Amino acid sequence: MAQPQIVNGMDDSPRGKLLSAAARLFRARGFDRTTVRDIARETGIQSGSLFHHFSSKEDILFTVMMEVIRFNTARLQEAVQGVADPVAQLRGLIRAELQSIVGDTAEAMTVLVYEWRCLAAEHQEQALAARAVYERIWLDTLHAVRDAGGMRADPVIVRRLINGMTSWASNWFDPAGPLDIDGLAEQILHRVIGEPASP
Amino acid sequence: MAQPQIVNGMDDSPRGKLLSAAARLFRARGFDRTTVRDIARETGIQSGSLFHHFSSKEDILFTVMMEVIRFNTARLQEAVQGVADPVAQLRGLIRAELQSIVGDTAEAMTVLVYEWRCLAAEHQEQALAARAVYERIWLDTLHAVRDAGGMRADPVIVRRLINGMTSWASNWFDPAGPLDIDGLAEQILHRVIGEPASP
Amino acid sequence: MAQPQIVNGMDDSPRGKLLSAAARLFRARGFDRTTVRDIARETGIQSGSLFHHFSSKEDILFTVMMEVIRFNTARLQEAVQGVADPVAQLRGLIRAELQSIVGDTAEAMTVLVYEWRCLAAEHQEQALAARAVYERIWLDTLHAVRDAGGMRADPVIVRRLINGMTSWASNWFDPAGPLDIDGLAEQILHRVIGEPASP
Amino acid sequence: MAQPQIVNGMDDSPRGKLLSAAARLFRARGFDRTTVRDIARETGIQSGSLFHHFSSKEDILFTVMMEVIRFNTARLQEAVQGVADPVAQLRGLIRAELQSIVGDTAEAMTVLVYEWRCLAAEHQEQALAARAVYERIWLDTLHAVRDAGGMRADPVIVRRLINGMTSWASNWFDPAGPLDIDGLAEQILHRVIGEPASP
DNA sequence: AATGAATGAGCGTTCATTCAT
DNA sequence: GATGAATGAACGCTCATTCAT
Repeated sequence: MAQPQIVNGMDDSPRGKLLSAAARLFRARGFDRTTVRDIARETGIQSGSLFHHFSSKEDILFTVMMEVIRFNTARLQEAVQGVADPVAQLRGLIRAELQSIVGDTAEAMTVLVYEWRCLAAEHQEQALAARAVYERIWLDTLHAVRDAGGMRADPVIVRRLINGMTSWASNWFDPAGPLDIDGLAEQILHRVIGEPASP
Repeated sequence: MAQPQIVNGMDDSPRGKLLSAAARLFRARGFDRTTVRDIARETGIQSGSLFHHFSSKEDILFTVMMEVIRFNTARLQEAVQGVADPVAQLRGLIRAELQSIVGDTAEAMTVLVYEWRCLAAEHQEQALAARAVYERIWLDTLHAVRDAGGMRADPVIVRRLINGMTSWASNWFDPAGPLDIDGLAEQILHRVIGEPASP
Repeated sequence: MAQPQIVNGMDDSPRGKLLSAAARLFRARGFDRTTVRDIARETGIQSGSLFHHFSSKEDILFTVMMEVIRFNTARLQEAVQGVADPVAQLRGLIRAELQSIVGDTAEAMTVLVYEWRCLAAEHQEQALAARAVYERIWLDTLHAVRDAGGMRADPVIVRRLINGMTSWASNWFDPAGPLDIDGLAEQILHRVIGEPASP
Repeated sequence: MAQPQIVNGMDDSPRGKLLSAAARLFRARGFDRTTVRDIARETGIQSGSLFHHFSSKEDILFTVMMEVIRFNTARLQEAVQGVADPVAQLRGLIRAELQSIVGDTAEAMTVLVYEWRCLAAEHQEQALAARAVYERIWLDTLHAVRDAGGMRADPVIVRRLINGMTSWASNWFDPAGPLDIDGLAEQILHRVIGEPASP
């Protein structure tokens, strides 16, 4: 049922297992309804041992969020690297973001959206700074698409609409359903650059 | 700062004041981080008295959600009633949903999305049933738009993409900014039926 | 075994019973080794109920200390009021302080000395300010004794020596032993003004 | 700032450094508020290694106390050895005890007084037995003073009053202040044998 | 001897809920 | 209806101690 977590820090070490279990539980129950005993039990350790790896429950949340932001920023960068055509870049970004949200990092990404306010204020700031790098990539590509005549709308607004479409997919998208991630990406792309003329 | 709550049940009665305060607090802090004492204090009663009006804290959440679903379903119905043109209907629905999400019922709508998992299972079922009526209106209109040739995509998918765009607006839309609700609605409409040829 | 606590706030109310029990336990085991469950059990309430009366365990300690400081300051004032002879005043002060330390407020006074560092910094400040009133009375009387020729030593030093003698009594004085409080007071007085010529 | 610890066992060995650090920390924070990790960190070892030197945290406390009792008993013996005049002996004892309490062994002596109840019962017994040797020296000298006509009061009571005056000095005496240890010793001596006639 | 991850009982505190008044 | 003291289970977290390496 759970997607395997492929984020770098979530390996087989106790710390990695803790992060994976936490991401899964935070998503399933929410941060506040997940107890440190739950996380420890899932990881096969005692609750006190958890605090050898993280200074607090909130620190686990912060680490999950930072890891997933960094991992997906790297994925975004790979998606545009070496791609010349702005529309092809945009397609790559949409696919990458969907992959984040409904694919391999689905749990951590959902946590990022839904448990944001459980982060301490100073951690919010740090996460926001990391997130800004991610958004920069999007805006650069969207500007390129517009400059190339692929769309007329304001890139900032368009980014937000795309973000809504991709984020919301976590609420309904079924990877086992008839529509796969690339198909959904194409649908979203059409909302931005219009549908191609029918065959 | 807080939007006035105009949902029917949120009137000047103790019960109504309790619901308004709860919606505001649930949005600001989350359900789990809002205590019944917080809600009672904001309403000017003692925490014990709250249980004369609601059987539990979760019951307050459920009531907030049901009220906002019903209120906005009625708003949706008004938006399509007597409108013949499917595209005009769709514009009305988008405006109505945006009004729900970033306008007068913003708090309760945000709670509906973010605190869903705090609902007891049987309450989730009831709320889902009420929500189905709401979604029926959307799908009927989207089918009409497609049948009239206004778009080619699958209405079910399109509805989900629209829902994402409108819901996400709660995270960024600023009613005091340069873009008003109708302007944003137009942007979203263009994602569905394409942009008009430029002037 | 336990001395009855006669400090004003330590009455039959839940709050008063809590303070008495806390003073007794803090003395017997120390603040850190006394749990809130211990205090609650002794008072016949549940541990959670304790926090309706005090905001924290440390708040109980602070309250015990402030009550005993104020109570014994009042006792000191009574001891000198209307007494003209400085030596008689001094005798009254010594008796009063001994009464505090080994008599009716023995537990709270011992706690005041031994658990001082368990007070939060801002509470230490407040307690110190209250204590200053107490010490003022002592110094006024000791100055009077010196000015009247009753002793030659520095009143500040003498006060500290007396304070040591009285405080230390909590470690050895047995009210059931051959020496009563007044007898001990006389011994201490002689350390200050010298022993009378033998009969 | 910290006085150098000169007690025999507190040398440069890991064990000695552990004892010194423990004495300092126990005084500064109290036994219960000092963690074995604190002690280990100050000594430059890991917390687990501490248990190669002491069987428990309480064992460290016990060792600190026993070392300081033995060290200061030896100092007391030196102070009276070869001194014929009982008053001179008494002066030596007072100076020696003050040196213990506010001088080179200040930290361990304060711990001895304030953390007594943190000792296990059987360790209290052993420490009490060692302390009895110390007190014997005091009583022998005080009896000699009385027999020589230097005072009239009961030696047992006088010892307790002196003990109070010296112990309490840890709360106020400032070695950098105008009064030095010998000056304070003289003040205490005068409380016992009376002040000399003024010049 | 030294390490440091792991333990697990126990801590102070919170808070939805109850109920006598 | 309203009160507010009381409940008690559950929480995040601490820390002396153990032990495989």
